[in-house]
Amino acid sequence: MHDAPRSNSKRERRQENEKLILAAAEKVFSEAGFGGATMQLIADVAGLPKANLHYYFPTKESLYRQVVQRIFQIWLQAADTFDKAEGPAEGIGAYIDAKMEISRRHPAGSKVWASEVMHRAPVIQDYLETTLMEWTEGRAKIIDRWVAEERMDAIDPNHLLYMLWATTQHYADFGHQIETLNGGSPLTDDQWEAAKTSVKHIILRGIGAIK
Amino acid sequence: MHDAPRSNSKRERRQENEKLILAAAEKVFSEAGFGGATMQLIADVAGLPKANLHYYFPTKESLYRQVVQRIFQIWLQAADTFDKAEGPAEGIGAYIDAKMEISRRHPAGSKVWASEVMHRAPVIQDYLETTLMEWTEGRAKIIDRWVAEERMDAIDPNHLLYMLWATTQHYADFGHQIETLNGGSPLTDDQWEAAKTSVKHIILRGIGAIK
DNA sequence: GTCTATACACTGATAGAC
DNA sequence: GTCTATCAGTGTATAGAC
Repeated sequence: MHDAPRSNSKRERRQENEKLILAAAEKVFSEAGFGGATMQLIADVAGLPKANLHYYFPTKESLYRQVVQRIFQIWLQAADTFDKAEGPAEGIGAYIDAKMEISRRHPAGSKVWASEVMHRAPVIQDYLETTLMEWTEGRAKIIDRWVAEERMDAIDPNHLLYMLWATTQHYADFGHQIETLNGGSPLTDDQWEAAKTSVKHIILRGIGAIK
Repeated sequence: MHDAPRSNSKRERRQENEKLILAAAEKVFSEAGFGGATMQLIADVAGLPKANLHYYFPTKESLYRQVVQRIFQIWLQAADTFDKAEGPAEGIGAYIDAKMEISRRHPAGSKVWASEVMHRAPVIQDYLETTLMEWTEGRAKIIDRWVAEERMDAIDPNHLLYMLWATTQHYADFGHQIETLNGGSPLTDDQWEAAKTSVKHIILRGIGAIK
């Protein structure tokens, strides 16, 4: 499996192993939950002895915390589309596209985040109260401005944001249910496009950003 | 705590205890996940010795399975509004109201379901493939008929249903995040009404069911 | 830095007195 | 039916050889 030629530099070796462990951990945490995941299984998936995990990450929780942080960063980057946009149709449309693409490419990360929040965010509550709170308030102001400029209906910004998060992340978090209802097959490229189109149509039309 | 006068009948006693255990289990499973939940903690919450749980429910998994089934039944009942409705605005509007109310009253149940599906439904996959599949196909036909009758836009029924589930259940599954962004307080009655209004406005207008 | 062996705590489940 | 005591198995984490 992992017999590609490895770098000799200690620093690079460390980075490689950490990346390997984080990828394995994201997968295992997403499939089994924090409590159900075991360091042994993560080690097996990463192709390393269990003790090495404790060398790179002192505890199970510290490893978990880094996994959650990574996803949060990815989502924050998708927010750029929001700020640069000239109006709601463009900005929110691009945000939906970006979040849907993340659901498709990083479903495991999305699940880990969902699980963490569902369990009352025991590990990343500080992020919710600081970074996420500030981000949300900033985006709410933009939406309020669009409303004031009569470029969309008078919608409560927070409930609109919740709907955007809920709808896009549903395709990752409940991907297994969607796959089952799709006859047991993952969504094809065309079906993903149809999903994006449906979501954008309903929401952009629903807030009065397009006709 | 649980010192209310107990019925003497064995059958009633059994029902009482099972109900007590199921309520405690729903709470603990929702807060800790299947792997993180312990029979000891469920017993403590229920106010019973741990061994009694194994008397009523032979294994941890059998107890968990019953918890998941209960939530599923509650959701199925909310579907009645869909069938009896005369058109999309009425039917889908009532469905949103019903699902939002369930999110408010049974957040723990919703979380247990979400967690189960996120982990690829190891315990209730059969339900997804039979009951849920049939339910979805039936509702999709109703939506297709409404589209054919030009009472709403030509929306893909499945993606519309996913959006309905995602949006309404988000208020239960991500309730902690919403509470945090609400300044640490649970949504008030008025805020719940505002949530319902926003969701109905966006979706009903988004699918062209109202002006 | 890596890995084997192991310490120590805890979990699900059960036996058996009441 | 109820509950105490306990077992066998597994989990996280670490000590120490290499």
